[in-house]
Amino acid sequence: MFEEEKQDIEQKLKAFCEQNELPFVNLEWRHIPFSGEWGIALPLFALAAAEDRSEVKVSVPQRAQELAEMLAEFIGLPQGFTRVKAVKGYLNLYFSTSDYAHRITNMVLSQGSDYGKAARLGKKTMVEYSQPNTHKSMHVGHLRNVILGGAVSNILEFAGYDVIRANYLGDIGLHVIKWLWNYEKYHKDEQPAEDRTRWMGDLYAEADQRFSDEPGFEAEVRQYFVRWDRQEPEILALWEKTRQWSLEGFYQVYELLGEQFDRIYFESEVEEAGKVVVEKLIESGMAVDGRPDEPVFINLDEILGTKDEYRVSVVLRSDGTSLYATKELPLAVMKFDEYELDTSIYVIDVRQSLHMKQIFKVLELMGYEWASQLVHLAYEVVNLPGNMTMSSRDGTVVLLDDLIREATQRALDIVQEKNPELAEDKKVVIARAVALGAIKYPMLSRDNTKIVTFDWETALDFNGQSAPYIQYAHVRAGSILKKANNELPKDVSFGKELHISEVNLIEMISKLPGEVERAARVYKPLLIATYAFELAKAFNDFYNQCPVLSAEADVQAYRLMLVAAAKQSLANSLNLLGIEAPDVM
RNA sequence: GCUCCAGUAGCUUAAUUGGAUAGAGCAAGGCACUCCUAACGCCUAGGUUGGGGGUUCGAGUCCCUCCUGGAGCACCA
Repeated sequence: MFEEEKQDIEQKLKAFCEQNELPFVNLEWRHIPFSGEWGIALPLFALAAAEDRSEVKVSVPQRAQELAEMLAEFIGLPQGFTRVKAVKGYLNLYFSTSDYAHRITNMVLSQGSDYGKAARLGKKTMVEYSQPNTHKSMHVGHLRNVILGGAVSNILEFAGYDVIRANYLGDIGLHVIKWLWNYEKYHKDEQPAEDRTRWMGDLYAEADQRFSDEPGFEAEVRQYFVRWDRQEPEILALWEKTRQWSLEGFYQVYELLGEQFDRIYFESEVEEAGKVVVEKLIESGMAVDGRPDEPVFINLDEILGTKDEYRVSVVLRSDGTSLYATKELPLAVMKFDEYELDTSIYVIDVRQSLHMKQIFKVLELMGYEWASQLVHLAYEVVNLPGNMTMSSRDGTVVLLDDLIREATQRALDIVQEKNPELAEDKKVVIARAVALGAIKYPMLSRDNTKIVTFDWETALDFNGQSAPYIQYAHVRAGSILKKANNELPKDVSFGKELHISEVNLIEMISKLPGEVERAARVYKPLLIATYAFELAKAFNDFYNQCPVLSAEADVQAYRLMLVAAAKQSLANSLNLLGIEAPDVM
């Protein structure tokens, strides 16, 4: 905005510098910290500092202020601004409040659910997230990944990227073999309980326990793995059947969370390709084949001449079975071949940073040009109070099902109390939307690099900085519009003297597109989560300060516009976070 | 030992990526319901941004160093 005006002023600045024999430096525009009116600011510290270096010693802040004052005098009042002022070394140019308000609300209302959305960039990016292991449970620790990946995908899409949402299921590997062998040995022909994910998870915990505690069990599992590798039909059949049990459970969870994937990769799908890649790596001399006693590995530090930076990557076990890295290499290639991607993002927790770094480096060394476009979006783990890690063995995991059920029940109690006349099924739908929002928000409202400590109290708190707070603002806005029969006046003008909370609300509404762009650039849903809360806060303040329905006709007219624009912005922000915006609650 | 991350109010945290007076929520104390949904709002209190140096007109943000906590470092993913 105001690009022409800025250029015009820059021209004048140049003339001003020449006229006063000042050195020329590049100055950057920024926004005036908002305090009731809008404007753009030009800091003059750089110019003052340049002068300080070249000539007489001056106090930079003082000189910057002098320059700002001189410049204010020099440029006069440019078109489109209401006043120009020198403040603390900045040249501030303020623009008309009512014009701006009018411009913003019209823009929001004409763009609707697309408000905040950027033009298409023509760039394809794949976001791989969730990556659950079959035959295990899904707990709150896994939730952060799904929610983060989903939100980042939404945000990138809104920022103009063509996004492909990918999932990569760990349907094979030692953990699966452990499960299968334990089933074969102790639970043969048992049918799963109704809650499949939980049942599978319980059996996994049992298998894992035996693996480390029961003498001989590990050896049996390893042997079973080799048999799996030989593709023995009974093992394959058992694997397919039990894998399906897991998948059914997962798809239920995704549906509940509102996640959908465009492409699901399976580890089993890339396992053979991985072994081919490993053979090539050995042939090319990059990988060292230490079999039968040692695994196949790549000594990256030795190849690159680095020290303790890339370490050693093991790409195939000594018994010839595949590892994580074995499968990751062909998968990356497959993704680029299949979709002609520009970038490929991996949402994986921070503990795998070294692994990701190694894989990216190996792909680079293999000569893939796109290797520089691989991004590991690392996030910290979810812990329990007292810095406890969730562990199925210790029985400390918080299962998704339990959490959602409990949160929904609490939300339902409140809906019951506030809206007893609603239909029962509608109450449940609302309660679920509120509960899921409450669960998702704390995982999105802190930085990716921060550990999230899960505790029931926070997860079930529907007050303060939380999704229900934001949803509630949306409901209130909708309620006003409903009482006005959902009719909006046509093109009204805003009053010259707006209330401070109206001005603040307009300011927050106007920030959405910029926040989307920022959030997409740094892969941080946190920015949208914070924004949504501040927008809701601004709306609640407006709601308390400025009556709409009882206001005089002309005031009511523009306030209705403002309410509608706020509601739209709230809905759009919540959608970006993967949180529903209910109409009643 | 090496590498990465975090350290901001009692607790959970934000800070437009180096800009103007470090903002919120929870918890605490006080106020406020004949008024569009009180899952709301207002006020009070709470800060040497882990310590110390440095760069800069300007540092929570960048550099160095130390302290504390966490994670990772050859066949689990």
